Amino acid sequence: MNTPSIQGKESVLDELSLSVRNESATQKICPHNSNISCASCRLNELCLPIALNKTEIHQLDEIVERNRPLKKGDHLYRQNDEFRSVFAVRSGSFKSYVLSDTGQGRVTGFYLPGEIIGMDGIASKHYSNSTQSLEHSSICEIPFSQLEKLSHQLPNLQHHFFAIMGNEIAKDQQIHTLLSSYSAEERTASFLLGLSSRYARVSLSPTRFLLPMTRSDIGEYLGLTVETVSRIFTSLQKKGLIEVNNREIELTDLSALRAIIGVDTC
Amino acid sequence: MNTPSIQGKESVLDELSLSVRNESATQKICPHNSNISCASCRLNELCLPIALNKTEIHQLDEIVERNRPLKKGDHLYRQNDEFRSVFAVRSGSFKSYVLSDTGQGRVTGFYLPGEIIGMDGIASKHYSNSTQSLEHSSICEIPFSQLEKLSHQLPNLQHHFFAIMGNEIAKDQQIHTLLSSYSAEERTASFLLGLSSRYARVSLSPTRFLLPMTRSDIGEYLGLTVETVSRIFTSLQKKGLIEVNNREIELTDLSALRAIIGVDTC
DNA sequence: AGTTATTATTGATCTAGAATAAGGGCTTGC
DNA sequence: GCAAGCCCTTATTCTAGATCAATAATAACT
Repeated sequence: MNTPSIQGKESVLDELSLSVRNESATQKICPHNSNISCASCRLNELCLPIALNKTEIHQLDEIVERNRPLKKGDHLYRQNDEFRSVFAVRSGSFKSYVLSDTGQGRVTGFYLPGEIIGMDGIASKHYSNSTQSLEHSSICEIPFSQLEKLSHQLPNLQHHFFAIMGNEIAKDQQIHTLLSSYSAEERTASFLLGLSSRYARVSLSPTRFLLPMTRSDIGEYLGLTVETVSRIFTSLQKKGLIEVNNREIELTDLSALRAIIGVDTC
Repeated sequence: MNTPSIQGKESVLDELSLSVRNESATQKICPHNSNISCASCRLNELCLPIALNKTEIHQLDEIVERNRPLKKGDHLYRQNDEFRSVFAVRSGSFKSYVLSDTGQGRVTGFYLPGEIIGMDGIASKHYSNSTQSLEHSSICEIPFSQLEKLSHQLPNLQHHFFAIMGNEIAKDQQIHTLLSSYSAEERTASFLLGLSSRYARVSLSPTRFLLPMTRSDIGEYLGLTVETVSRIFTSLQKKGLIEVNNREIELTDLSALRAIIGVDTC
């Protein structure tokens, strides 16, 4: 490896590595520490409390259960578990996946701080996938029946939760298009740009971050094999669009990446 | 063609063709005729009014706009139009699609009677795709701001609309898995079985129906080319699992079709 | 009814990405 | 500190499905 390692568990964080180690960075924004209210959470402008006033946030706060942090690999819930709650990521990251008949999993989504997990279970009352922590993470659990009750009292919350679900639907349909007509390189570029803007949303660098997931996870998510993902990474690096070192990634030419997926770069 | 044509526009419908011509059949269930209330609509047990009592249905009825029927090819809305309403299919069928940069469209969804269209626009306030009628169809338009207001008054309606959106999310994630890991034959089998159960839902034959969409539409939806879809149809027919004549299709061996996608056939 | 445009089928070739194989670097646990 | 697993990369071969091409069948238009 020709750049200094930033993987050391207890390494002292300098300016550079701080901007890269997303887990630590999200800790700053929204600690694993459970003694935090929605009102004081740094994510409250992106998460469920958005558009709520102080009184309303307090009411939401009452129904949120702040569970103890999850270790890497811990499950939030498993496929077919009874649906009880949706979850807001406070720090860390998660992946959802289903097990195919052949035993191997297929990743259906990744979740970063401020994002909502578990809405696939609302209709059938059972989760349709399993969801697992990708690193040391913390979560806010929102019992759905109480969220419904509160939404009924707070039109703002109802409106916003409709919007969150609508957003999930729009996002899923974009992925549908991605998978049904884009090449491996286009899918990968789109994936990286998607992560970029999601990190930007939580005030992290949009051009330098650590991938919380394996190449295999990315492949399963994008309908590609590990080998192809690895090859595309190498090839994008050779073209000078990205810089990769294991999980560390830098997007060195955003507009060229956008050009790959056919977005006008103005 | 070696089976009697059932495509004749004004042909007198006999027992057989009645069960096959879905457009006409759905007319019986829920006519193009606009003078019908939710209370009397044959779809009210599957559509928005589900779980509402008589008074509540009447309230919903007040906000529903029953537009004049759409001809084949008519647009319900276009990509980037301002989001104002969601729509319930009363009869006929629709497809949603986005135009890729290369000009060719990619189909993101098909909608049959009793299904809800347009939820992708809720978050961004603009429709993220265009939606077009595939045949002579009729629609109920539900202005979203009024639906929100009414949902606030009727907990049942709020609950049910959360469920409808949750169902859309779960369905989209299933398609994600389908596209990222299934073969052309598996995708096609899954698509046919999906249509089958959706027709069954509106009391039409689950084994004999007319495809409202072209092979090309199916291909765009499943991430395949027209040629591949056509070849898979031919091959499934040779294996005796289906019987195809142009748009007319019969699923002659449901359990074998299920076996293709790895579902235990009990 | 006859013409044109769209839709569907079938065959022949080509290619993007899968599968297979194999080695090396990290991480984890004893 | 060493061993056992992962995880990632790279090279080689192979194949499912795309692309190209041509024709036939249907539907739509005048």
